[in-house]
Amino acid sequence: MRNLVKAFRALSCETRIRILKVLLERECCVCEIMQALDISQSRASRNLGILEDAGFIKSRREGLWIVYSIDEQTMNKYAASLAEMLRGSLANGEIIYQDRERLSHAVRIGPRAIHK
Amino acid sequence: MRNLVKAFRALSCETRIRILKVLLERECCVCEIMQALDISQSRASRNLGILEDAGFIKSRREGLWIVYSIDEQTMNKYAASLAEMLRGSLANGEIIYQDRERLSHAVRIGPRAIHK
DNA sequence: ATACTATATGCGGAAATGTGCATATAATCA
DNA sequence: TGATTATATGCACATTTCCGCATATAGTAT
Repeated sequence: MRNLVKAFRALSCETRIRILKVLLERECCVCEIMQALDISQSRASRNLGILEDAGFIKSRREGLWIVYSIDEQTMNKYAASLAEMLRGSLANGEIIYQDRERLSHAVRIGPRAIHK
Repeated sequence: MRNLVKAFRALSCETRIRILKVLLERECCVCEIMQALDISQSRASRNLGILEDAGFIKSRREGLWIVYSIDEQTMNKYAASLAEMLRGSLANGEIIYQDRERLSHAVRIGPRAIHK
């Protein structure tokens, strides 16, 4: 029950749904999430933390960046189900589309390659 | 997106998950929900209202009672998916078990039959 | 070493949430 | 009619949430 409530709570906020939709497309560092959603750094970081705590995503350090990605082996089976459900949802959502657009732009010109 | 967030928000609270699990067993009036979960009347009523607003359940008057039940033809397709997911979840949850126990007791001795 | 970059986090404030208590509403009963 | 029962709702309050701002931390570059 704990896990279930936590999973639902994590998705009860539009920002986090948008983040998860982006990460379902592609793993990202924080600054890519910021650019994709056009939000502040602390906002991105905190919401990523909440999604991670709920078991939706995991993070690894890669040089200067922290890369977030879907946690396929999550301990929270509810998170797994819900992420899978989200995969097929909001296919024609305007915001989601814009996020994807901004993401590909960020990736194209991104600072990502500089330090690799 | 609106509907999606609303559906998740509705389930981001243990009380409402418990209510939904009870209603997945059996349609109930408010006083049966109160007894099943052992909560106050206003608490039951308000949380039922939130679930109804999110598209999970519907209500009809039946004499003196308002009977709540799963809304099978809900406009919110996300609510439908999530309710279906919940149907198979928490099968061995302690609280859910107790709620079910209290519910059957309430139904057995319930005032439900008086006015029918 | 210093400077720089990416990320996390403490703090404060505005808003939203969940609840109990009391009261309003509505249907039924006598 | 008035009394009773079931439910909804206004109000107040404590708690939580979400965010921005500023700062701390950690890795990298020079």
